[in-house]
Amino acid sequence: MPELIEVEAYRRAAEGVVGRRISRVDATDAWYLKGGVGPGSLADLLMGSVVTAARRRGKLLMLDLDRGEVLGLRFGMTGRLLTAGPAAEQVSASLAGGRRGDPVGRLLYSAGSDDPRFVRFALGFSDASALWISDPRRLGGVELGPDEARLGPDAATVTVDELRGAMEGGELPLKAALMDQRRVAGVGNLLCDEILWRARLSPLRPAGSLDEAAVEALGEVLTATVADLSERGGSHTGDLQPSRERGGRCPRCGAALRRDEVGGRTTYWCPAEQV
DNA sequence: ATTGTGGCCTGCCCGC
DNA sequence: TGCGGGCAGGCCACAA
Repeated sequence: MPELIEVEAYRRAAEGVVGRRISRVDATDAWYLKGGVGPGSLADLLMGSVVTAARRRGKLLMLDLDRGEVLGLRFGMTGRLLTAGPAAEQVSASLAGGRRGDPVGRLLYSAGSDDPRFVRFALGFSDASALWISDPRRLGGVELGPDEARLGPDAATVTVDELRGAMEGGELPLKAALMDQRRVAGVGNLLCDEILWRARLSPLRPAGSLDEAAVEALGEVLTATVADLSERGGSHTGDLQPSRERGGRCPRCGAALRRDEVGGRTTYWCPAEQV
């Protein structure tokens, strides 16, 4: 996915439909609907509702509806939120240089997602604006009443106290802890490698081994990195990113980067600096 | 209970 | 040039 940074851009795009009434629901891809709700019943529930807020927690985007329901949108690795009509005007106004209706621009690993056959879910509104998810790999999903309590504090605003709690857990590798959405919500693979590289912390190190000073330092790097990469324009704009390939070298010290699998994800890190 | 694996899909890039 | 395998920003349901 889209990590927290991209989903935040989607959230801003979705603010364009706040106050609009849903007049069309295209949820024909039953596989994309999670939580046991079917296409027909979901359409019945949503039709006529007004979106009252667009919220985000981690990588989960939520549309609050005036009848009390919450519509949760997840994007997997290749999902994108697109908008058209009055909503798109607001998006292009708020994101300089962004293409109309496309808040993030070309997404890594998701080329070709403009293809209409990749549209997995769409909402139409009474003012003729629209919002839809394009997701070639179908890794995302739409859910009614997502369980927000299963997500930890948002990584963009996590406090040191919260992070200290999230890092409890003995031998669990630091990277696995940071990417566990129940502990901290929003950190994906690229962002995680960048944060640990900036913090000079090994991804393999047990999360529980961080002392108070290390937790504080990690918290500062974490929030600063999210802010920095948000400003640059995405999770893939980190300083480590160009070196995240076989044979890559540390941008700071030039040491050969290690490529390991940690927490089930490919991890690049500098064995000379990250301890 | 935790940890590992497969699955969902498409597209790109590499090596043969 | 063509083709096949590996790999990709996520996360869920299973099995062990």
